[in-house]
Amino acid sequence: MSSHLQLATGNEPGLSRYASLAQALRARITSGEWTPGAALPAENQLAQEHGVALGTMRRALELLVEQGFIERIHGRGTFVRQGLSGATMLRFFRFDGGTGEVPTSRILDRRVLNAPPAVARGLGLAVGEPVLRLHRLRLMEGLPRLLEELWLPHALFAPLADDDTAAWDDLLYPMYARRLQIHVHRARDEIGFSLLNASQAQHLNLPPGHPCAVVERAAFDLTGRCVEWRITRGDAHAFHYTVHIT
Amino acid sequence: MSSHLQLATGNEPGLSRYASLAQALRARITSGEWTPGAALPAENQLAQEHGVALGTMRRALELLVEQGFIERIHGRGTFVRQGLSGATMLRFFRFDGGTGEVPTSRILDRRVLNAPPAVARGLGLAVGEPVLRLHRLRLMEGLPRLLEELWLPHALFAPLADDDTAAWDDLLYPMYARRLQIHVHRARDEIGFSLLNASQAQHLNLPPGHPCAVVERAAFDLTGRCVEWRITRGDAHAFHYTVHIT
DNA sequence: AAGTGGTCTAGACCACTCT
DNA sequence: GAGTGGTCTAGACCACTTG
Repeated sequence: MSSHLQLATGNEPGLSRYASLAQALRARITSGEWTPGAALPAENQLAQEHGVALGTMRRALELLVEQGFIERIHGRGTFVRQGLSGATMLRFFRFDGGTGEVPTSRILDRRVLNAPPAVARGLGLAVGEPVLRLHRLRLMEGLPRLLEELWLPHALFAPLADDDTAAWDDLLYPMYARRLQIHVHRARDEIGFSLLNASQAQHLNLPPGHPCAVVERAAFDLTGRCVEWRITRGDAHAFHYTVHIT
Repeated sequence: MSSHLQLATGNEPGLSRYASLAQALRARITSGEWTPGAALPAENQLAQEHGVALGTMRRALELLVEQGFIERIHGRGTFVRQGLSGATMLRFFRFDGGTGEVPTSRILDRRVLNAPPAVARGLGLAVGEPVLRLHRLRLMEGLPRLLEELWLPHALFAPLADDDTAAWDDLLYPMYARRLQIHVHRARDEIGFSLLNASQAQHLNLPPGHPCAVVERAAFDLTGRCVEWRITRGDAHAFHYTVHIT
């Protein structure tokens, strides 16, 4: 009776027990068994279900917390994470006056197009698949500050192709979640620099050729699928960002 | 015999046992008892010394790993972390040609000055204290790419005020560690955009008024003391940086 | 072979939240 | 008070590194 389990490798090859447990739980989340906002079973029940000690299950859940899949609240429970918190573009820009408040949003253009190669690559679609393209201006205290170009897979965002854009929220991600059950879980922002062309400059009330910061964002849902591809431009002189290295 | 210890609060008020253990160990590191590169005692010995269970001590050590103070290597031991790994300025710039290699460094100017207010604030010194100011050009494949202005507390860096700068290393942090036992443990980089003045432009072979990315760095040692304040400028069109949000 | 950190267990008790 | 996650313990065994 010396052994029947308890190897560093559990059921998976080359993975610790808690790592493969985390993998299994992650699959139950991405498969939709537990949806964003929903509670997972209590840790001791999960441990019992999987036939592991409580400590091992806690290790697995810790991993999922690190990876941003779940959130644990002392006394309340364990929940699938809802959405991104700190994804605002304003953490890249500092405009005098408007501090803190949400910029108002104006949709300048909306159309359904066939995905050009660069966009298709970004969104993980085939070239030519239908996509929804938005041009959007964001204003603070009435002044135009950020100009955005967004590309969305039409298959997922069809309801946004026909309605009244004036009624849209100023923040898109909460609207995606509310109206389409699309939860942005992770994003990658690539920061670069460029000069405004004539049209961009006009929208931002700046002279053509004015330097601008460019943020290219790819946003992903829980399953790792890219759900939005966005380019944001704003006055380079308003750009600032702080990185901590350890 | 129901109790004599084992409260969530150990010896410190409002802190868990492992958190106050971590605090105590951190103090032994920052006080210099264990210096960068040195090995800590084995975890079971530490646990015994502090009269806690092994698991509790492991929790404390995990915290110190997260905070960047120590590094644990399976089978070898636990060590005070040496220096920063990913602090290179090149993670902010992409120049064609030179990929990966370390830029060569040329000291353009070196002098001892009295700290102006802005620098004194950055370095945590009193206004007027002596500081070493460097102007430094960094080249890749013979082309000037980055222009830097560095401010160092003279009290710590005196040996660098008189020697032959041509013999300096291309990378400063390893040189600080080797020659002065100053280990950069943490840094804060603030990114912005600006325009080159005439002198800066000349050094970088760019026209005056050309847009540039500006990185202001404050670098700290283990004790949290600011040991270097630096401004780096490079062609804005070569700037790029990627941020992941979760 | 000895010493190190990493994994896993089984169980007790504490702290927080909700009803 | 019942249910949740958080802390702590004591001990076994595994995996990696070095002599």
